[in-house]
Amino acid sequence: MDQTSPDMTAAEPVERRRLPPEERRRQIVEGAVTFFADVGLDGKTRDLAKRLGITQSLLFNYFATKAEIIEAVYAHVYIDRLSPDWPARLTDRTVPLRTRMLTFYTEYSQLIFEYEWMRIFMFSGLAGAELNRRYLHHMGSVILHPLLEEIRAAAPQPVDPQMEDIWNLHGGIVYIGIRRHIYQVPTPEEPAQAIERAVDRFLHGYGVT
Amino acid sequence: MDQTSPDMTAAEPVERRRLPPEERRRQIVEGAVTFFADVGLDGKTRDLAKRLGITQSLLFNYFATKAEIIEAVYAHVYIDRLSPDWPARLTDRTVPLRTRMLTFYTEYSQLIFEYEWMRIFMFSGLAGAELNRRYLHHMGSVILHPLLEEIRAAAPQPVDPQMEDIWNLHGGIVYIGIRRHIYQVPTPEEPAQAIERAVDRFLHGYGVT
DNA sequence: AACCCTATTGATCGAATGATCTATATCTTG
DNA sequence: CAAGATATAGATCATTCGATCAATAGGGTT
Repeated sequence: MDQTSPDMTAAEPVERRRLPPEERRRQIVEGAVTFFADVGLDGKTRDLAKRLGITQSLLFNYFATKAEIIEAVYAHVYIDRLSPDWPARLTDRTVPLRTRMLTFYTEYSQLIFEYEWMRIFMFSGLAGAELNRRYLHHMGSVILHPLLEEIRAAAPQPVDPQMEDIWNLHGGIVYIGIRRHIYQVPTPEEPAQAIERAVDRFLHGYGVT
Repeated sequence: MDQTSPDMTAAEPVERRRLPPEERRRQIVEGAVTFFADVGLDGKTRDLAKRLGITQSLLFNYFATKAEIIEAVYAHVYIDRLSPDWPARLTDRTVPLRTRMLTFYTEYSQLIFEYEWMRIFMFSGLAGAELNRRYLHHMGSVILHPLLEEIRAAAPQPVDPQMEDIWNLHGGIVYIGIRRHIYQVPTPEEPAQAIERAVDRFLHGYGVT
């Protein structure tokens, strides 16, 4: 089928040999991120090496196995990219809930609408990786569930939001990134407005202004 | 990485040899659908054959190439599965808009929440297949854009819904299937209630009851 | 029951794959 | 500037891949 051609462009044009190991390793990981984001986790080590302008055997001087490269890719893409103060800021009731949600989703969308992030997350999800389950569980318990309580607290009359309602809001926003980077159809280049309307519509459903 | 083990269960336990070609071909295609849905479009023909209980070479008696098998998989999963009367029923103003939308998404979700449908659609999307762009374009022009007009018509006061708003509704619902079949996290087994709440919240935003 | 058509198998090919190993050449150090 | 350390390249191995082809055997027909 029409797999994306792996050798479209060598990322680094002219390659200086004999880099210090630290730097070479970093270069490999960063190249591997975009490479595997492009072609999937079944991408071939020879194609990765070609894109990096190095030999395939050199890869195995820095990583014992291909799976180890992919581990490094996961780490580079996902570790420490969830801002640790989001939970606190989302529950800071000195700020209007609408403002909190908008700033959160504005920042969060900058993360997940990134090409590499979205595609590698989807590839690993399809491969059945535990990573995705952990991530979504974390998202639910640390972000979305607190958000549910905030909605309950901010509503003028008693409301009974469900976690599925929050997931619906969340999924509607994430879906913009899926359309853009997975299905590769046109989307608003700046999703801020769509996000704002989605959040407003959502909050309006609970009487929150 | 932890690719799903390809040879977990042979789908057909005892295999009668020498099937009529029609039937064998059908069996191969149906087996290929679940096989490629499980392991991805890079699944190996030997593993597919093993799951079917036939030899790998037999596959190439019915399909000239592996890509041809995948073409047949696409055809079997996507052709004629969009109900052709959805557009008409969605715009039938003798029926309340809420009812129209609920019946549509109830039926539509039965399609897209299917394991094979969701996963193969995602695999092909990541592979850059034209299929997905065509499908989403079709969905936008035949379903979602008419739906936008229906909302405008049903609203008691003038409203200005955007296509992105409709995509947001749509994506929020589709995301249930993505969580279930791609990320493989728990979701409500019966999404009807979540869908109903999402549609109601959406319509409420435009003053439609 | 014998025959023949052909669905199916088993062996195999050439290319591609992840990984290994030795030779080379570059940078640093004294 | 010489020499040692080591980052890198090139050749190669054992598998595995999609695909081919001749040999085999199932089952309908007479």
